[in-house]
Amino acid sequence: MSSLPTSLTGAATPGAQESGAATPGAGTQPLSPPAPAPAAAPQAAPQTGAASGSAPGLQSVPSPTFSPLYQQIKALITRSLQSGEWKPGEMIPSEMELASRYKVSQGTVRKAIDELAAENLVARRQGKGTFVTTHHEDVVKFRFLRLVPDEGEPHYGASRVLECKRLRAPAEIARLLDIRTGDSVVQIRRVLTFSGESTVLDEIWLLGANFKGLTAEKLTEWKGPMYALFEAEFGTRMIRASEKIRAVPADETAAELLSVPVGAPLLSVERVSYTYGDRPVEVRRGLYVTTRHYYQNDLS
Amino acid sequence: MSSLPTSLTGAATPGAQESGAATPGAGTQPLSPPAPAPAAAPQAAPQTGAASGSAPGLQSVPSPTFSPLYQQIKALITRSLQSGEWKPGEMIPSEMELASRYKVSQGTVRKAIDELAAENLVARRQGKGTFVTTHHEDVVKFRFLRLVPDEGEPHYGASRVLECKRLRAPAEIARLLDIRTGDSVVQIRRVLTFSGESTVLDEIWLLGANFKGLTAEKLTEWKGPMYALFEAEFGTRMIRASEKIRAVPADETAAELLSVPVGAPLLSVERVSYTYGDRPVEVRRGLYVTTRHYYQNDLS
DNA sequence: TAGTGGTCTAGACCACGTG
DNA sequence: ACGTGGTCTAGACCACTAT
Repeated sequence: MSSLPTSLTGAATPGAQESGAATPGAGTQPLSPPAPAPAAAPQAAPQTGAASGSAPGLQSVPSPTFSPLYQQIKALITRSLQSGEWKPGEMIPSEMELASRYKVSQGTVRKAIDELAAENLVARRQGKGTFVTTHHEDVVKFRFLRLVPDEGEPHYGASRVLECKRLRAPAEIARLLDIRTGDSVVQIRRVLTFSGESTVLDEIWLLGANFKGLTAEKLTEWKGPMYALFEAEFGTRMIRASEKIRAVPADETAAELLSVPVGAPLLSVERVSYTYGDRPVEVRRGLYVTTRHYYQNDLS
Repeated sequence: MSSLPTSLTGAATPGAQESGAATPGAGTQPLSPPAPAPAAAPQAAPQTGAASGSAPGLQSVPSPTFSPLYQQIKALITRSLQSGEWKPGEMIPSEMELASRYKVSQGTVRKAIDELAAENLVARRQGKGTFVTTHHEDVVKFRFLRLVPDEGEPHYGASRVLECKRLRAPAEIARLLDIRTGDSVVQIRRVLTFSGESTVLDEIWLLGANFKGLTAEKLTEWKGPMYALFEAEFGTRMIRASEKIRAVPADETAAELLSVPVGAPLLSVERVSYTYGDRPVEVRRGLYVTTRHYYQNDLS
C-alpha cells in the first residue's frame, strides 16, 4: 500500500521533476543547496523531500491512487484497531514505536493519530499514552445518548427488554443496513426508564451476521450501555451515527408502554450506526418522551 | 503583547499586543541573537526550549498562567477577526506573513489556524489562502439550518416576517442572554415556507445593543439567510449555537400559522447562539412541522 | 512563474504521570 | 528518573491556483 506520494508514480504525472531524486547517494541532484551544513553532514536527509523518504519498506506497488503518507499510516492504524490488535481501553504503541514500525517520522505518526483522535477512535492522555476509546467510558457514553433531564445530571436509566429475536430483514431496514431483503437481522425492543419514568421506547435492528448469540437474557443481565456490550461481547464498535428527528403522535403501543395519552407528541429518532469502514450495522428507531428531558445538540 | 508563553509580561493586559510584536525594527528585545549559529550549534538554541524558543526572547520563570504559544497566536488572530481587521469572505494574511508578524515559526501559526479552521472561523483553500468564513456561503448556511426535506435538496425557503419590535427582556430571555431583566432586546416573529408549505414558526430575541436599527422592512427586503444579514449589516457573527429539542403539541397560534391541527406534534427547537468570546447574542424558539421534513443530526 | 497551503522530516525541550 | 504525549522550530519539497 503505501504507494508513496512521490514514488515513481507521482513522477509520471506532471511532477516528473525530481524523478530520480530519491536516490540519495552521490548527489544526484545538486539542487538542494543545502550546503551550509559544514560540520553536521545533513546527510542523506534530502531524500525526496518529504514524501517518499524513508517510508515503509513494505510493499511497493505504487498503485494508481495515492494519498498523503500520514493518511496511509492512519489507515494502517485503523486496520489494527479494527482487527483487534489493540482492544478498546488498551494503549496503543507510542508515537516513537509506531514511527519506527512504519518507518516514518514521529511527526507523521502524530498527524495520523491526531485525526484518529478527532474522530474519537482513540484518545490521547498526556504522560500516559494513546488509548483505544471504549463505550465504557463516561465521556463516550453520552456521545450517543443525547437525552438530558431538565433537572439533574445526565444518567443512564434502567433498560427493560421487551423482545429480542432473529428475523428476516424487511425491505426498508435492509436498505438502510446495506444488505438484502430477507437477510438475517436481530430485532430488539426495549424501554428505558429514568427516575422511575418510562422515557424511551427503542426498536433496534442489528446485522444478523455480527450478533450471533445475542439473547434477551444477555441484554437483561448487562448493566450499562448497550454499545459497551456490543463492543465487549461481539467485537462490533459503533463509531458514528446519523439521526433523523421528528415530532410524532404516540400510537397505542407507544402510549401504553410510555404511559402517555394516545396522540401525545413524542420525539422520533431514527438512527443508523456505523462501524469501521463506514459500514452500517444498526438501525434504531427511538420514541422519546420529552416532557422532563430534552435532546441536546450543539451546532458549530 | 502576546504575553508570550513564558514571558512574564503579557499576562495581564491583553491590549497592547500589536504594537510591540509588529514592530520589526528595533528589536524590542535583544535576545534574538541567535544568529544562525554555525551549522548545527545545538547550543544557543536551547533557550527555554520550545515555548520561548525564538519567539520573544524573554523567558525565564514561567509565571502562574500561560498557555502554549499557538494558543496565544490563535487568540490574537481571533481578536483581529472580531475587530473586523479581516472581514467575512476576505483572505487573511498568509501563514508566512503572520509568522513574521508575530515572530513565531510558520508551524506555530499553522497550528493556530488549524484550530480556527476546525471551529469554522476560517477556511483554508489550497493554493489560494485562508479565508474568513461567512454565512453567505452555501456550505456554512446549512450548519445552522438542520431541517432537511424528505425529498429533494435542502434549500432556503421564503421568510414572512410577522413582527419585529424592541422590548424589555423577560426574565427567562435575559437569563439566557446573560443580561438583566428589562434590558433592551429585539423580538422577531416569522414563518418560513418551503415549497409553499408553512414549515417553521420562529420567535427570536436579539441583544438590543447589537441590533440597533433592525426593522421588519430590512428583514423583509433581505433575501438569504438571516445570519448573513446580521453579519453584513450589524457586524455580529454567529459562531456556534446550542439547541434543546423536544416534541410539543401545537397551540392555537402555531396551529393557525402553520396550518396544522391544534395539538399536532411539532418539533420545538430552543437555540442560544453565540459570537466571539462565547457571548450569547440570540435566543430563538422554533416550531417545526416535521411531516415532510426532518431534523438531521450526526453523532460522532 | 510566483505565491499559498499541504506534507514530511529531524531534533530539542516541556509538562505530565509513574515508578 | 524515565517514558509519553505536547509544543516549537527550521527547512525542503509537493500540489494547487492564478498571472
